[in-house]
Formats: sequence, structure tokens, C-alpha cells
Amino acid sequence: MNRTGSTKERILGAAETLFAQRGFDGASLRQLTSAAGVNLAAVNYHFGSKEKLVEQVFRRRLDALNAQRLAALAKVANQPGTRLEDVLDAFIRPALELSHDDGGSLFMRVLARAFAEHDDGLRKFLSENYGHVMRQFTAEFARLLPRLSKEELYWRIDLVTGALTHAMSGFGMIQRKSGVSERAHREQTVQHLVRFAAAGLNAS
Amino acid sequence: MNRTGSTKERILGAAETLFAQRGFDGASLRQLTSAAGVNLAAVNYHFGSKEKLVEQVFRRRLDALNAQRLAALAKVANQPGTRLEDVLDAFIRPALELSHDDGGSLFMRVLARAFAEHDDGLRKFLSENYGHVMRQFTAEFARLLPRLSKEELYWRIDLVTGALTHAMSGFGMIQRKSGVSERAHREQTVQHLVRFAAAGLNAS
DNA sequence: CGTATGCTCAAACGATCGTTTGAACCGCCT
DNA sequence: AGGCGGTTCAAACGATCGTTTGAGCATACG
Repeated sequence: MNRTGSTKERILGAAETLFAQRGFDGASLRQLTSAAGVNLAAVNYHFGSKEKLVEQVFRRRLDALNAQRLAALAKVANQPGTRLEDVLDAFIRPALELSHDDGGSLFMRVLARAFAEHDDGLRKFLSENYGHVMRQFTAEFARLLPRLSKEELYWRIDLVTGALTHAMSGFGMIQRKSGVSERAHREQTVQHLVRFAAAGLNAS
Repeated sequence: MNRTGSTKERILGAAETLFAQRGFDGASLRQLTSAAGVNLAAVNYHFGSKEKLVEQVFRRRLDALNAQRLAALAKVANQPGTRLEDVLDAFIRPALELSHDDGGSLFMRVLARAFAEHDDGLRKFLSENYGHVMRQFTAEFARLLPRLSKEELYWRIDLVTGALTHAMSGFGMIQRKSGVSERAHREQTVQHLVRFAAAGLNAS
């Protein structure tokens, strides 16, 4: 039972963990509030409903994540020397750094669930709030891959995001060797993912 | 309400559809039996429990799918002229042909959900019953990509399966152009996926 | 001191879940 | 005709779900 932080923060933390482990429907408010060490009614008092709690769990992480992604993209977008790998790095590195925060890796599992569950309400929420990020990256990919038709480009981006979401939701399976620092391991991981994605996007 | 076939078949069909749409927990036996046009108790009578129904939904498709995959793999495995693309074709083509069967495309969504939900019971079932398929493909990938360490190979295969599962669970989003036959469209799709996967596996 | 205000609490609400029950019904064999 | 295994049926079981309620508590302000 977590006893640090405000009630809202404890609920958000416990929600992230349990949503990752059991899914949005699978995690009950009773399990959740019990793990957070708060009263059952606290969720509806502070968030209004379980669905709005889900949205806040996403907001807490995605606001920061996508701000970092856009900041990194801005440094390389629409510039002459930019390589495909630079854009992919701007997309992937912030997500992996988030994975290293407390509970951050769990959040990537939550995100993977959101992709698999074809929940219209959740997809609409994500599209309305964070769709512009994907649109900016897509525009830059289109610039760097002019020989791909719009159709092919969309498809390949879909494949890449699928691979990355899948991989990062299971992140941690790739064991860090002893003697390798956490930072060096993450750097290796970023480069592995970037190389894979760049090769896929560039495929003949 | 479906009225064709035996009670067991109608349940399996409705289960596949509803599991794809709402998830394993999200689809209730009452929705399911109502859609199948059978009595609520029929599920427990014919399958024993909801969990065993889930397993049968997987079995019905995966037995045939993996048999086709292994048959296709056997034709190219351990032979001198085999290209990476041939092995990937053996893995991907049967899945896409299944997607074209009635309800088959829905099954790929079910499969994507099973990946995202980290349900231990389900993962154990899939591993015990179909793990040998992935092991055979992995062995052949290892033969064709000798310069990759075992660690790197496992990771890239994980990325590829993630991309393919993600893409095929959303299959149908890539619209078939008018004037292109269903068969030609599927052939194009297979080659797109194979090229992407081969490039990713082969990345420097 | 009295009283708002923000928050927590135990308890209960109605709804829905998977499962079980026992009677009714079916075609088939002797 | 009569009984019998296989199947279907409506109904109910206990459990658990998200949400609501109203009393109780703490702190701050007049």
C-alpha cells in the first residue's frame, strides 16, 4: 500500500500499475484504491468517474512525452542535412527515457493496451489530444522518403509504431548485461530500435 | 443472430467476433450467447467455462494456421538457396490468407489482444501449444542471419512479430483499389510486409 | 467560538458478471 | 410404447462491478 504523496497522485500511480497489469476493465476500483491506500469513493470524488481517471493516467505521461518528442523533432525538421535516423531518434528516445522513470515502463504497457483495445472513446481522446504529434512526424517522414507513395508511407509508419509499441511494452525483457551502465544500455537500445525502424521505412 | 451450424460452431463464431470487438473480459456470455442465438447455459455445457471457450477460439484458427506455416517453412528450411524473404513469406502468407476467410480478420484482432494482455494463463497456453512453431522459424532465421548475436536476433524477431500482429489486426484499413482483384491485393500486401520485415531483420 | 469548506469514510445502491440447477424437450433404440 | 442419453431452457445463485449517499473529520476564516 503506497502512503506517499497526495491522494490524487497515489491513485494515479496505482492506476498506472494496475491498468498495465490487468487492463482498464480488469483492474477494479476496489483493487486500485486498496493498492493506493485510499478510500473507494476517492476516485469518483477526485476524478468524477473511472473513465476520466483513465484519461488522466494518459495525460500525466503523454503531455510530457509528446512535448519532448516535438522539441526533439523541431531541431531536425525541415533542415537539409537531416537523416531518417534523426527523426526516428526524436520519436523513440523520449519514450525510452520515460520507460526508465518510476512506473514509466508500466505506462508503455498501458499504451500498448490502448492500441490493442479498439475502444472508440479512448482512441478519440488520444487522437484529439495527441494526433498533431503523429501528423508532424509523418510530414517529416514524407519529406525524407519522397519516393514512397502516401499510401505506402502511412502503412510503413503503422508497422513501425506497431513494432515500437510492442517492443517497449515488453521492455526490460532485453536484459542489461552486468558491467553495462543503465545509461549505456538505454543508448544501445535506442540505436537498435532506430536502426530497425530506419531499415523498415527505407525498404526497397 | 446467427442461426446456421451447430450450437458449438455458432458459439465459437460469435465468440471470435465479440472477443475481437470487446476483449475477453469485455464480452459477456450473455452478449455472446444472444448473438449466437443459443441459450446462456450452452457455453458452460459445451465448453466447461468461459476460459476454455477462449482456448477453443484460439485452437480453431491456430491449428490450421500453424500447420500451414510449418508446411511452407519445410519447403525452404535448411536449403542452400533460401532467402530471408522466403522464410518470412512462409510466416506471413498463411496469416493473411486466414484474414481473408470469414471472420478470419477478426481473429487477428483477437490475437493482437492476447499479445497486449499479459494474461499468464493465456500466454502459457499459447506457448505450450504453439511455441514449437516460433522455435522452428527462429532457428531458420538464425541460419540465414549468422552475423546477428542470439540476443539481437530474438529482439528483432520480437519487433517483427509486433509489427505484423499490429498491422494485421488492423488489416482492412489498407483499402483495396477498385480494379484490383482481392487476390492481387493480398499478394501486394504480403510482399509489402515481407519487404518491410526483411529490411528490419537485415538492418546493419 | 461558530461555521463554512474540502476531504475521507463505511455503507449501501442497482446492475451485471460467470456459473449452476433442475425441469423440459429431442431423436433414437429396444 | 417406453425409456434413455444428449441437449436446451428459464431461473436463480453468489460475487463483484462502478457509483452514490450522508455522516464524520480536519483545517481555516469570520
